Amino acid sequence: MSATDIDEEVAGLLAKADQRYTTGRRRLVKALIDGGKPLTIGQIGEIDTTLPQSSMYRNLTILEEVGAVSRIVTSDEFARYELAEHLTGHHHHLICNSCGDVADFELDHATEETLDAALHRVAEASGFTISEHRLDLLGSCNACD
Amino acid sequence: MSATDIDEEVAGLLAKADQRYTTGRRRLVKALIDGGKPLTIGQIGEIDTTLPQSSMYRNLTILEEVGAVSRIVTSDEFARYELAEHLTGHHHHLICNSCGDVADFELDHATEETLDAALHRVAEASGFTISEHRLDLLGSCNACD
DNA sequence: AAAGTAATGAGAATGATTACCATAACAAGT
DNA sequence: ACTTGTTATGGTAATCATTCTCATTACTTT
Repeated sequence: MSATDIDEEVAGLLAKADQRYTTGRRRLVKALIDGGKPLTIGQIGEIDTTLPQSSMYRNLTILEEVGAVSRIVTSDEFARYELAEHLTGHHHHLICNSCGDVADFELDHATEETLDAALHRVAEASGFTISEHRLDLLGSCNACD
Repeated sequence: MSATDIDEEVAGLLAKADQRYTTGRRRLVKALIDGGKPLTIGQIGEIDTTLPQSSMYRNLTILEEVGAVSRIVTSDEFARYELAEHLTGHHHHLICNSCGDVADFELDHATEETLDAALHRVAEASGFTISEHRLDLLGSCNACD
């Protein structure tokens, strides 16, 4: 999905929730696209230095409520934000235990399906209603080891 | 693994790190065993009302450093603690989006192996060194839907 | 252009977690 | 048992990411 497509998609999501697609929100989305991986508030602030912290927090929350962004918590003290999966495709995360950096990866189709089937069996058996699954790989990234 | 076995195992881990297995730490481990699922500081405090908050935090951190406990962060504002996987066996989490509760589940062997193989391929391809993987199911628990 | 509504941003408030530190418990040697 | 040195405890204060507040600014619509 191109940057323009994403932009339109986000615009639609905001509109549906009676929210404006303001300059600050556009810049936020752009930063997330450019970043290409889940970013902390600090990292977003480095990419776009015009964004005030309080506005970043507020608008990321709104973008999350609207379904355009998802907030991910790893193990360190910072939350990270990335575009929602329906904009970027289903994927998972490589989380580096030493520098905290997070990168995306995808699983091959076959494995993803096997996994999904197994998860549905588990959910069925325990009366749990699945909304999504989350798979992370923890370890040490290229730069760190 | 029985409660006594776990206790001995934890004792060994602490000893190896020149740490004492004090009463407070024993009570903490007991609470985690009794809880049977990842617990927040608040929940541990309810199970064992003699444990002061600051000691819970400090000792859980030590137990984590020693490898007896693992700290898990979901999406809500509270961290949760459970016994490390080598004491309880490899497992995953059902995370309820409405009440925040976390339960354990296991994947069948075959799926787990398929997954593991796929993850190693991914790690190989990206120069990432795996230390572990983490799989969560998000949705709504029995009690909530 | 005016009026009404929503968004902004600087700073204050919140709250889970951590750090401090005086006291208590423990271990080893005498 | 008694010192002495060392580690653990627990109440309280400090930290810091995140959230809230609110006066100002930017839209939108009539």
